[in-house]
Amino acid sequence: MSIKNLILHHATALFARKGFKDTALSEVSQLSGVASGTIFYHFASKENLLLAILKRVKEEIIDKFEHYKCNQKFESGFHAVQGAITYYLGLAAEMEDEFLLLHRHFLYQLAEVNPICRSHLEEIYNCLVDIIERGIVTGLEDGSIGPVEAHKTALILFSTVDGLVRFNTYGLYDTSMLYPQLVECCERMLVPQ
Amino acid sequence: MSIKNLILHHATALFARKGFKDTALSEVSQLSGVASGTIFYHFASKENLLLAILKRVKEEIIDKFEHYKCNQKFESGFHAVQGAITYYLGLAAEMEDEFLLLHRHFLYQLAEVNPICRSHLEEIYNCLVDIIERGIVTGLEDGSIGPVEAHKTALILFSTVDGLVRFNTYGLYDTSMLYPQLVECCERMLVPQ
DNA sequence: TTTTATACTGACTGATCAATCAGTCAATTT
DNA sequence: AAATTGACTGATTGATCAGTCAGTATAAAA
Repeated sequence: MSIKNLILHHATALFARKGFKDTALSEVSQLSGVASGTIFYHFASKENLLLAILKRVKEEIIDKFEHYKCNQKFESGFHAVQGAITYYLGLAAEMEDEFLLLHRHFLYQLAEVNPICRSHLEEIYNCLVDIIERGIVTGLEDGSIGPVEAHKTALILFSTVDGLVRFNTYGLYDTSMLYPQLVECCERMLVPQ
Repeated sequence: MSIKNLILHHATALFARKGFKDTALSEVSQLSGVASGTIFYHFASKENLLLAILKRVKEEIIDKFEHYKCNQKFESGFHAVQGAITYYLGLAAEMEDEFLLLHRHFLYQLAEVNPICRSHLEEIYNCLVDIIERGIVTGLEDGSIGPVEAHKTALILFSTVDGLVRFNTYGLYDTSMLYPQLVECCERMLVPQ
């Protein structure tokens, strides 16, 4: 791995687990096996390093979902929604640090004053909500989903799924045992009776 | 207001809006109109101030929900769940700083090493989930709610509601327009067909 | 060979901030 | 009146840390 990627990798883990302010760049440089100055040579500032990380996370998530969309065929819109939610839960487990980072407040504080940060975050969320919404629209057409407002329902579903993932990271409850229940709830919410 | 409460008040707002590490106690003392040493006279350390705030937030939330439980009578279990969710959304708007604080990661990091912090957080969440769960149990008895697992469904519902509140604080979407939709989703999820 | 550019180093600086503590002041107590 | 206590002050300290910069090493270009 290139030194730049090595720094990005370790900084992602530390920012996600310890927070932005609580992570000293000296920790990042030590873990990466480089001098502290190297970080500034590549990223100019701590904030810039965070933006580089976010850009990378965005590209990785969008890329994964692109591949997912291409390779999946579902028998109905409802099954597409179910598949998207399951895939999201799997991705959150696979990319633990990245999703933990996305649940940190400092990103949203930065987004208030930094349009680049804001647009990265919006792209990530739009991608995630969009997949659910597409499934719902398909379901409305093929009759596998009852009469609901596609976009709003997608946001609520996303909020539920993302809420469970975040709940897990809080370490108070283990919500992974709720995943089967989640699929049931989703079914009752969407499938016409 | 006593000086101790004044400090607690301003520290709550600053910790919630700016974060723990990003808030200098000099800001708190300035806003409160006291010398910086006064904070240490009353709270001994910054971490201790945070714990005092959390204790207070816990007591306030539990107290409010106690009053709510006493003064509400619902025609069915389902309506009780609906009422609890609506009340929660109202409370989150009324106690904006406190709920923002509860969505901050530093509390959960502290909870990992500090059992007092952990028990405060657990009491708060148990209180919130419990009200929903009680409604579901009542609904299962009176038939207003279909066959679901009470506790797990309560956790999922809570995750949805809390997810929407947190989504709002992120400032990317305005989720308040989703609240009516939320009630609908809740109805489809719970009411037997 | 000399020059230039690129990648990297690590000691240093200046700023910030939690925490300390000797001291002030007013209110009780003796 | 004198002594004691509790509430509060704010200058100071020591530690931490983002960011700087003069310097080194290596490789490619002239």
